[in-house]
Amino acid sequence: MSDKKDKLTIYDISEKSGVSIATVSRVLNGYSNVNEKTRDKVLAVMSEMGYKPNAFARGLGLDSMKTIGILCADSSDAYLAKAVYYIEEALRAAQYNALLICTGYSFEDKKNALELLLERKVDAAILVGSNFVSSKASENVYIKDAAASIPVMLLNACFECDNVYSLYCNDYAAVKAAVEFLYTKGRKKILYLYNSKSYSGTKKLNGFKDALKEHGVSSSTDYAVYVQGGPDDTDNFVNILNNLCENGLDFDAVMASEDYLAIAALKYGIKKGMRIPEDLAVIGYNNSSLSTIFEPELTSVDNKLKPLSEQLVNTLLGVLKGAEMPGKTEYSAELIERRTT
Amino acid sequence: MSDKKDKLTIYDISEKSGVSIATVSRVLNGYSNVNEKTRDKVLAVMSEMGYKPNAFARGLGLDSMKTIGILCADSSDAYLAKAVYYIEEALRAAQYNALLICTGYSFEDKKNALELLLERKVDAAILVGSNFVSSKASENVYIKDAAASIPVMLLNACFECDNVYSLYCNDYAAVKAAVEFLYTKGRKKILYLYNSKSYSGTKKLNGFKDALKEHGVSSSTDYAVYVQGGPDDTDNFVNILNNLCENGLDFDAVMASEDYLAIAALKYGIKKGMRIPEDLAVIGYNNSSLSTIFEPELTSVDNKLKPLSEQLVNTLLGVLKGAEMPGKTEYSAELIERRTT
DNA sequence: CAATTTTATGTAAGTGCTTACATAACGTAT
DNA sequence: ATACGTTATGTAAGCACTTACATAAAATTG
Repeated sequence: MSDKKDKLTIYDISEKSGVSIATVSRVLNGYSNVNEKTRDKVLAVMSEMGYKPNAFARGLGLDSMKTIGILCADSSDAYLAKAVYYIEEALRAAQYNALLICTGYSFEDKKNALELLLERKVDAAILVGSNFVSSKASENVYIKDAAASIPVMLLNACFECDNVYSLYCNDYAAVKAAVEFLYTKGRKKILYLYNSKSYSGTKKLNGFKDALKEHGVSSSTDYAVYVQGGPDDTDNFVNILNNLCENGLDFDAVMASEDYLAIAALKYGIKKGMRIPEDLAVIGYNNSSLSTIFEPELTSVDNKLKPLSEQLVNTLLGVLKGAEMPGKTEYSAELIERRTT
Repeated sequence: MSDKKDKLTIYDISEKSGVSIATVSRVLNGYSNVNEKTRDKVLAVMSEMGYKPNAFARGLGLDSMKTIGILCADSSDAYLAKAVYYIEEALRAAQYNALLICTGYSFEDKKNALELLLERKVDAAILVGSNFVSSKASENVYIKDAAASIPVMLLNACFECDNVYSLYCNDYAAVKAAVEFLYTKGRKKILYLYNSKSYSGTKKLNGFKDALKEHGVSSSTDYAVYVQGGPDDTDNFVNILNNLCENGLDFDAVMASEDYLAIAALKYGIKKGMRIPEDLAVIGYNNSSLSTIFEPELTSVDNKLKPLSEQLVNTLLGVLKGAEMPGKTEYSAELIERRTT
C-alpha cells in the first residue's frame, strides 16, 4: 500500500505526527501515560507510513528482544518436533519468539549452541529432550555456565542447579511399571531396547533392571540392548534384532525407550511373521504420533509431553517476571494400552 | 573461569589492552588492517576477560544479525521438520542462525509471522512447504510484500516474483506418473486423497485428473477426495475412508498427496483385513521417514527434500552475496517402489 | 633524504530506540 | 485566585557497537 521506503524511524513518525520521539516511543511500548488522542494520531501515522520499529535498537535499549532460545538435538525426531511445536506456540502466545538451534547429539555441539544463544542475548534457553543432561556430571557444566546468565529450562530431563528449571516425568517408575505390566501379561523374556545414556536414559534402564530383579532375573544385562541411531535408523535396529535372534537370544516382548525403537521391533516381528502381541508384545515410550498411525497401534508410555511443554512455558514466564518458581516439576507417566500388548 | 561480570563492553577491552575501541571493533570483525601483535593482544584480553559482544549493538551498527527466518506451518509434520533440519544445519554451517516460527495453516497467521520476521530484521525468509503459496493469487500478496525488503525462499512451492526464489519438484508430472504406474499394475479404481489446496496441491490434483482422463475416466471428481487434517489426524482419515466405502465407493488403490495420508489408507486397509497390495495398493508422497519405518514399507514419491533444501541454502547464500541466482529451480521427483504396490 | 604511498590506529559521529528528568498544562481543593 | 497534585509531553543522555575520516607511523620510491 504505502511507501515502501525502508528506513523509517521514530523520528519520521515524530515529525509527521507533531509529537516528540519520546511520545512515539511510549505509544510503541503501550504505556498508559499518553493522551488517547495523541496515541490514536501516532498509531494512525505509523500505519499510514508503514512504520516498523527496529528490533536491534529496541533490543539495545531494553536489553531484551523477547526471544527465547530453543535447543533441540534433532528437529526431525517426531517427538522432539512436537515438543518444539507446543513450546513455540505457547511462547508466541506470550509475545515471545523462538530462536531454534538443532544441535545434534554431541555435547561439544550442544555447548557451542548454548553459547551462541547467550551471545544472541536470548531471554532464556529451553533444552528440549532428555539428551541434554548426561549421566556424566562433567558433561553438564555447560548448563550451569549458561544458567549463570539466563534461566535454563529442561524438558524431560533433570539437573539440579540454581536458575535451571526441570520438567519431566518419573521415567524410572514408568519403565518399571511397564515391564511389570508385561509380566502380568505372561511374558517371560523381556528385551529392553534403548539408545541413550543420558541421565534420564539411565533412570529408565534402572527401572527395567529393577523390574527384572524383582522377578528373579539378576543378570539383566543380556536383555538390555543398547543400540545407536535415531528415528531414521529403523532398518539398522531391525537388523540388530535379527542378529540377536540368530545368536540365540530369545524374547517374547520388547520394552523400548523410544517409540521409534518400538516401531522397529514391531517391524522386525511382522517381517518374521510373528503374531502381535501373541508372539511378540511391544511397548514404546513417549506415546508419540508414531504410536497410533499404524495398525497394530502401539502400546506406549505417555510421558505427558503437551502438559509438560505448556507448564514449562508457564514456569518460564513466571521466572521472567521475577516470580519464584519450582526448580523441579515431576509428572507421572501413564501407560496407554493398545494393540501390541 | 574468569569474571562472570556480564556487562563487559568494547570499552573495557579497549582500556585493558591499551588500544582504541575502533581497533577492538576491527579485531571483532576480523578486518585485515590490524597489526598482528595488536590483534593477538586484543584477542588475548577478550578471552581472558570472557568478553562477548552485544548482538543488539552489532545488529544496530551492521543492520544485520546474520539470522534467517524460517516459517513452517507445523514443525511436528515429520516431513517439514526434516526440511527444517536440513536447512538449519546448512545455515549454521554458513554462520547463520535460524529464527523459527511455526505458523499454522491460516494465511492470516502466515502473513503475521512473515511481518514479524521483517521486524526482527532477518536477512532473509525461508518458507518451508507448499502450503505457503495458495492457488488463490490474492492470498500470496504477503510474499510479494516481504520480498520488497528481503529475499524470500520457497521450498516445495513456486511463486514468480522479483526477489523470491522457488525450489520445488515437478509435482504435476510426479503424481501423474505415479497414477500411471498404478494402472500398469492393473489397478482399476484409484482414489486420490489430498488435504491441501495450495498451488502445488492443485498441481498434484491436476496430475491425478489428467492421468485418469488419459485412461478414459472423465468424472474424476468422485475419486479425488479432499480431507482436512494434519499428520496427527490418522484416525480421522481412516474414518473418512470407511464412510466412503460404506457409501458404496469402491477402490483398489490410493494415491495420497502426503505420506501420512497414505499411511492412513494403509491402516484402513489392514484394519479391514485387506491384503496389501493385492486388495489395496497405496502410494504416498514425500518419501519421508514414515514410508520405511513400518511393514509393509510404503511406495512413495521422492521429491528430493535433502538436495532441494541444500540447494535452497546455496541459492540463498548466493543471493545474500549479491550474486545473480535463478528464481526457479525444478527437480524431478522419483517414484520409489516398495511393498505397497 | 625528501616525497609519496601504505599501514595502523584513534576520534567522533552515527545507528534507532528507551527512559530519567524536566517542564508545561490542566484540574481541583483551599 | 493560590497552591498543589495529576497527567501529558519534551529534552537529552544513554545503550554497545560500526565506520568515515583524520592522523601518525612505517615502508617504499626516486
